[in-house]
Amino acid sequence: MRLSEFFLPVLRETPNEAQIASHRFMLRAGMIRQSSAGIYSWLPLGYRVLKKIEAIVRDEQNRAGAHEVLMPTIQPAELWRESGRYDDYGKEMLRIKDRHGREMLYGPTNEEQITEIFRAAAKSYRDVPKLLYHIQWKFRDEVRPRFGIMRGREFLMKDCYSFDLDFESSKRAYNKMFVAYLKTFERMGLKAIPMAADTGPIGGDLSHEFIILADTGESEVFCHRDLMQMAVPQGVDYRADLQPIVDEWTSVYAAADEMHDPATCPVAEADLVSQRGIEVGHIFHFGSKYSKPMGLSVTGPDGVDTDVIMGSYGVGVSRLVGGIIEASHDDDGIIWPDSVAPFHVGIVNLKAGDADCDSMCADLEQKFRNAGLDVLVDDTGERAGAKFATMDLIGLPWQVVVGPRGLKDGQVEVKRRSEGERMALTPNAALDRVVSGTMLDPATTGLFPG
RNA sequence: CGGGGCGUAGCGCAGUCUGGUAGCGCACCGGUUUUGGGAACCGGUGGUCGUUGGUUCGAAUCCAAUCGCCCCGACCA
Repeated sequence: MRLSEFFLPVLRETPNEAQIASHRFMLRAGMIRQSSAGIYSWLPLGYRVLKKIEAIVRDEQNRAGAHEVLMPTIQPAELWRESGRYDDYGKEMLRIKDRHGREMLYGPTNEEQITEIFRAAAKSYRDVPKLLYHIQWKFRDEVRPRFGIMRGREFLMKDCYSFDLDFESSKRAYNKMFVAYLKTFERMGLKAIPMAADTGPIGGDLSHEFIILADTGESEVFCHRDLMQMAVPQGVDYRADLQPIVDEWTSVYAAADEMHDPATCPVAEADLVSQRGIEVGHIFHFGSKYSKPMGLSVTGPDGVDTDVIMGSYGVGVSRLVGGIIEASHDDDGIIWPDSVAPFHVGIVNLKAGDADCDSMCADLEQKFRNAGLDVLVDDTGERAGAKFATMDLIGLPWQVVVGPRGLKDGQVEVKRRSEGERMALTPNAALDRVVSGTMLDPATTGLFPG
């Protein structure tokens, strides 16, 4: 991709409304633009990241055995009357009327919708267990949207729903999602802490929040230091018993500040870690909360009808874009993890128009692309300083600087964004260094061909 | 929903107190010299000062209403 042909409206100065790092950098790097309070447009750079995060979330859901559907953003009020939430949900729900005066709403979540779909299809105990998810825009009319994309009113969420015959089976679904979440966040370069949580308005009695650690996070979490070291399981067989993994992760103390009481905390002070974090996922087991009022039951092997046991499992996909930036940036800009970087490498042509520089850049671009990397070539006429500043701002993991000075000695320069120093290498060595140093994620490579 | 703040050019701001018809930096356009960490100079383009109403000979400035946005708190993926 050539920068001269791309749409990357970077801002040199920070818009007045942006207070936190992720919001500032997302605006400055031309990733998003605000439409109204808590509602944003995604520009090409931001959209690439959003799509890559979505792809990783999707991949882990699929691995865990969930099946993707796509439900509408607009739902009929009757559905929500069935569950009793039409009145309970309050002003956060955006209610609208269609031309016939029929009451509709812009979905803040989809329990009712999925329950309706499933109850129409599932009649027998043989129809469960099932896991269905979708990745769809939600709208919650927050009183106070803030922090840019982190707490918008419109946001992209992955929500998965489980359907089981009994608690034991439902617990297995819960465990699948628990483990899938550990893996999802790790793939994005994040340290996520699962924490026992209040069940909130969705209700139920088994619930965990997943908090990613970031110094600028909005809530404080306390946990045993062992949790920081704990390794995310690799090569998980989702058909196997996952209870030991969940037990391992939940046996260690972790609590949000409202749940944490220093007086009763079982962890010795020396072992207690206090960190700021951002909630990016939440899983609930809620039993028959929706199936019972909405009449979702199946006939058991004994011929007796029984309420289907459900759970729901959310990931804030758009919030993760901000969350990753909060967890990974410096004064100059964003530092993307390889898996979600909008481009893996940025080639800076210091003298666009110079035949040698141009052809070296074109050659490198082609070779990087052949290796499966996404490449952005700055072929604009900007001055060197401005190009470097832009590259640092948009945070591509690698920068390759091609200039007449280096080319004279047959060299280009390679900079790892996270480390900062530049090293002079031959073009082939640079290629090697970058390609071998990039962890390509199977779910996000090739997502943006060309 | 309680408390606070702000709306003046694409972005950052001054001007408002004390009314006299809008300015600075960056960006943008043209030119010259430059060119390896956000160049310098010269010359330009761009704003019904959020909106509506009022006071006044005259309103960015005073008054009223209204809309929008941000921050702190309570609430949330």
